[in-house]
Amino acid sequence: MQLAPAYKTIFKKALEKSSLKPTKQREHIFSLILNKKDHPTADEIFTRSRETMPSVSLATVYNCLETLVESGLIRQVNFERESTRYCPNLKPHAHFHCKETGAIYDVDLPASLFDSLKKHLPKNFEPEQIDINFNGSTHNTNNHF
Amino acid sequence: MQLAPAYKTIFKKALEKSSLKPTKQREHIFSLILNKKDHPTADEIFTRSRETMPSVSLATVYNCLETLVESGLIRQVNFERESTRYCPNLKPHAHFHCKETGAIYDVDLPASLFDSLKKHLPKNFEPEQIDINFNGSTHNTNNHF
DNA sequence: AAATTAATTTAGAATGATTCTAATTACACT
DNA sequence: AGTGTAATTAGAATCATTCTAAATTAATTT
Repeated sequence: MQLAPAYKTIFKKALEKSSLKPTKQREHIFSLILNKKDHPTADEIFTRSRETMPSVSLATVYNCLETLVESGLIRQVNFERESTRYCPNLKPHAHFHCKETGAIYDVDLPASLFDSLKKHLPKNFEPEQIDINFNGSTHNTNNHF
Repeated sequence: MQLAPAYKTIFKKALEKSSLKPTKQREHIFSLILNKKDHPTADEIFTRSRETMPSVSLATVYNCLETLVESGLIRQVNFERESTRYCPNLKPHAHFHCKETGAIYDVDLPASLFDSLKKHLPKNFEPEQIDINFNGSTHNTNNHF
């Protein structure tokens, strides 16, 4: 699990901006999330981490994920009260959660849509983050549900 | 805590439709949520319940809330992994969560906005529910932050 | 380079919301 | 009244996450 050079700079810059150190563990966990673009839970990341960095602890995984979110490198995704999932896609997008398979899909959305959403807020309401989550079935005609 | 007659019929119909019984506890908990239009957690509802129905248990509160959601009388609202909150507003709307006060506000949205959101889904994706959550500050100029 | 300091990692305990279990109670129907 | 099914109850169990305190690492100063 290596971080591509381009991402390595982004990674360092983002952490230093929040005065956090670009440690081995943080880089490793970031690379795991980047290289497999599903939406893993902390526990899944923990399991994957140990394959290549067996010394890592679950507490560290949680700590690292927190710092990565803080520095804007990844996003948290929550469905109901399921385990928090992590997402490296920083473009404006929504998430679709298939209740049959449990899979989570990114749904790209134009920035204009987020803008028109904001227009419906009372003035003085200043959103920092907008989460849009679809829940339903993907009803995939290839599979036989 | 009494349910207005109009709601009583809605309540009974909705439960019977899902072949569930309109019990005292279910009605009581429904009325608590309807009469105070904040967004209480299960535990808050538990505390309020005991004031007027001291025999009710926390497990029952959870059970009742589940059946009320199931029968479409109330909605669940989740922010991050905080306790689930419950909302009697069934109109299409979003939620705004103020990170300073913790308050949750309903934000009414035109149905057309939900429609244009749906247009960005791949075909075969059939959403049952769309959750839109704003996170930010209300920056209320009356209070002195 | 050794010593000092601050930040990070670690293992395991603690927390807290929710769910589960098994026993009791309440109803609907014979 | 007696049987069967659903709902309620108290308390135990679960599970994701956070906390704590000790050990490690890295950066900085002497």
